[in-house]
Amino acid sequence: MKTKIRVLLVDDHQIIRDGLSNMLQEADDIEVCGGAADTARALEMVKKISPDVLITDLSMPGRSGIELIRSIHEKHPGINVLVLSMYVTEDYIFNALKAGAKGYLPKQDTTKAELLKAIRTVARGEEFFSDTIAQVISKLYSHSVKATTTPEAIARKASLTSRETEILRLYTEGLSNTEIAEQLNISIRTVETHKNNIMQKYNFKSTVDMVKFAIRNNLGEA
Amino acid sequence: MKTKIRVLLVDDHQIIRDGLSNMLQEADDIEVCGGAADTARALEMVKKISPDVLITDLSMPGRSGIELIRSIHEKHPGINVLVLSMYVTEDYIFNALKAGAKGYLPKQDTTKAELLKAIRTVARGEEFFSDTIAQVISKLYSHSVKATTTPEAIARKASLTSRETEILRLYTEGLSNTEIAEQLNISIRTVETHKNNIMQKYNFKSTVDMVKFAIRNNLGEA
DNA sequence: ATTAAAACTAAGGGATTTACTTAGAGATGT
DNA sequence: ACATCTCTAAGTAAATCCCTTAGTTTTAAT
Repeated sequence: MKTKIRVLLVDDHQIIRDGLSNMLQEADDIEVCGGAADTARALEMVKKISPDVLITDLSMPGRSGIELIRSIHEKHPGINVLVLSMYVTEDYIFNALKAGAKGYLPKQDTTKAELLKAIRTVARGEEFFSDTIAQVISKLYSHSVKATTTPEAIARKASLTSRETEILRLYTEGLSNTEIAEQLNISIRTVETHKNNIMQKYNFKSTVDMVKFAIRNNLGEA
Repeated sequence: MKTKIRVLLVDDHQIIRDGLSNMLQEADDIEVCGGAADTARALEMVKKISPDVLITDLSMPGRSGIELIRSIHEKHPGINVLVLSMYVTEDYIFNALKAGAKGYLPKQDTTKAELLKAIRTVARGEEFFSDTIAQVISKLYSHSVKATTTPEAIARKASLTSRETEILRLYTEGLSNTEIAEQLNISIRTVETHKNNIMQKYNFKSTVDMVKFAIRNNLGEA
């Protein structure tokens, strides 16, 4: 193997980037060509050094990892994205895949060997998922098959409008209905309606559930 | 230096343990003598191998890292605990110190060099804090100086009672006042009182703030 | 052992907010 | 042009908040 696989590491924790970097140095077919702590920096570096594989976390300051993946996928389709996240929930995995990620590994139980394998696999443009993730994905699929409505309908139903997203974000800030209404210059009742619609779309049974969901999906800070 | 500093790594992410382990191998005065993914395992290993330094994350499944630190500090006072956390908020730092941590490093901007320095420092029984953390700590102190009450009073004021913690956890589950009251077999008014006390202790301006705090402090799942 | 201080319990009562339903106006699309 | 989606909003009943007061029990201290 002549040319090494050039990897860019994106994670907001320096110590994790350093750790991974160290780890990957031992593989002689892989070369870490850079690291970034946030989405903006990552995009800059991608333009400059154009890596083969981008390994990224999902939860980061500023725009989320999902946005990063989407940008990369649109502007640099040749770069294969491998997600290394602490979250193994449906939302995260589903959104990462939808955004164009080629692989997904949990931080929890990914070994060095598995990481190397994953890098090599996605570098070839193939997909790689750990067992845990594969299980979640298959569950996602079986869900949409079982449902009476079409997958599109589910997607539509479960995706929020821009106004709803905006309001949801304000909820995660800890604002009350009244405060949100003031900020958006609309009636409290309208805010309430939007909230109800959000709750129904996702079958939340409480505001707290809604906020937790928003935090998991990077619509708000924990 | 004859005997190496024996380090036990506690973090629920295998890939991070591996990364740190790799990194520390390069220091010839430090030896990683084990790793654990949760509090229970960590305590087992501490008994068995009795390390010099325990490096731990704070957010972990099951009992929190804070509890781990407290146990170590009580049962094995000779073992110096170094916290490596993604959180740099007052609550976290304060509670870690109160539990007996000797050092605190943020995952965000800790370099390899700094980590090594921190390990060597706490191994001598001294304290080590990164600049960021030191700032937060000094702010904590200045706060308590300004306040009319004593530092102890503040500490007392800011720490929740077991009942309050229990109720806070139920809030993060998305339960309503009524549901919490039913589950604990107490009056709704009592639940309300506890909640008010929690909100006052931390000056939360909304339930959402309270729940976010609880999630940050691992009292509930995000 | 006596006292003081927290912790847990609970209620009153008015102000405010939220839950749930129903509904109209404007934009979008097919 | 017809259905659908989105954003808007109100009525009413139920829930929660806010602030205060207060009894009982547990815990810590002198």
